[in-house]
Amino acid sequence: MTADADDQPAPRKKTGRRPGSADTRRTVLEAARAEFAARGYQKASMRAIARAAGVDAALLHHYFGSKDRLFLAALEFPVDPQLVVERILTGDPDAVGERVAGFVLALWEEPTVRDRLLALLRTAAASEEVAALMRGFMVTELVSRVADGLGVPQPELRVELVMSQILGLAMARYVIRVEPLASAPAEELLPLLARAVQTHLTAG
Amino acid sequence: MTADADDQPAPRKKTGRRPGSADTRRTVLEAARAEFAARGYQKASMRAIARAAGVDAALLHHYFGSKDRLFLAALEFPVDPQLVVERILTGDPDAVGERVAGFVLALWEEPTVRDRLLALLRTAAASEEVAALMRGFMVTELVSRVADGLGVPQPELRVELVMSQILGLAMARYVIRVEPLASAPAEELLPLLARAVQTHLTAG
DNA sequence: GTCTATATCGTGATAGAC
DNA sequence: GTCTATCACGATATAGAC
Repeated sequence: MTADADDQPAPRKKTGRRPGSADTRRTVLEAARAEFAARGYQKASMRAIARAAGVDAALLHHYFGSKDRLFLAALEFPVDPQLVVERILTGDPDAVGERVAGFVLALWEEPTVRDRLLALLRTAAASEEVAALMRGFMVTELVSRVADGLGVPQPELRVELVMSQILGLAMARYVIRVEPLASAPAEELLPLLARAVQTHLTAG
Repeated sequence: MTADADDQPAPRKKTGRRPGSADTRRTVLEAARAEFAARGYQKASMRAIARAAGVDAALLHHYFGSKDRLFLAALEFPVDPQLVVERILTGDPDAVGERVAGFVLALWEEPTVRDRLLALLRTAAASEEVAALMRGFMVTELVSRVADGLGVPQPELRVELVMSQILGLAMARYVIRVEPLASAPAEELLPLLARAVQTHLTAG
């Protein structure tokens, strides 16, 4: 769920003409991420992804076999949740909300990560299978680990309320795009999100 | 956006055999709500709705003309937002979070309302048009009205953070269905949601 | 490797018989 | 009013030429 299985280790030019040669795979994956992020799994068509990548639609099947497999390949999670959880739990307990908010907001500022998360979010809303994937990831990778490190009652419920706040922020800011929230800089949101997270996790 | 345009005022039997006679319209709308709620606009098919309602697919077009119009008919918002906002803003300012949480949780407990909101949420995640509808509704019906009644700095941002918490709670509880949040009774969530809302709206 | 052409399917919508 | 039959379209996926 973490490693990237790319072929060419050397980072070659990523934009420009595509002279029938190599590293189209990376280009296809980027185009796929953008399409899946913008439209969700179902509305994103293989043809449109191929068009955006500047290649033929049949190539996508040649590389990835099916639309499902391309979706999974485009979504490889770019961070190790275990490390993140450890880094968030160590330090002043009164600043855990700030660490969570800082990490989350920084994550969503990264364009390619944002695309992956948006694709996941949009698709989970419409697909029971992807929703189940997300549910499993949340509970085994996040909830159980964070809940163990908190010394409060009902830790699972608290962690899930934090996740719900984060999910909803993503929905309102990046999917619904309601103003002024959508255009507010991350630094302005950080203390507000941090306070909400801290309240959920450690308040009375 | 509020009134219901049903024909037969007499509430006849709503389940049972369908002997080719009347009030199929209501049955179709209920089936449509369930399908749109479960799958979102795009994945819900007219044929599946017709099958669930026990009628022919052509009848749906005969009644509603198009899938869009059926979707809109199935979504008629069941409450008057202006009244809700007024009721929430009157009273002890320190209990506004509790009033918001109580109203929201009660709303989602109502099965037919839940279906409408789920259909809206699922579809907004995948459709830019529906997302724009939701954005417009939020800002003109909710944000502007509530923000005027608060005596705090950055009232719009605060209200939108509250909406994001509510959106995310719906996502986590009803779409992702992560436990224990999904099965927690509303009474257990009420104080937790109320505290978060209150913090967003009135904290330092 | 890359493309053209096509098979197969499910969709929304319509026409028209009864 | 309700059904059968069908149209037009766009999708994924595949076969096969170059």
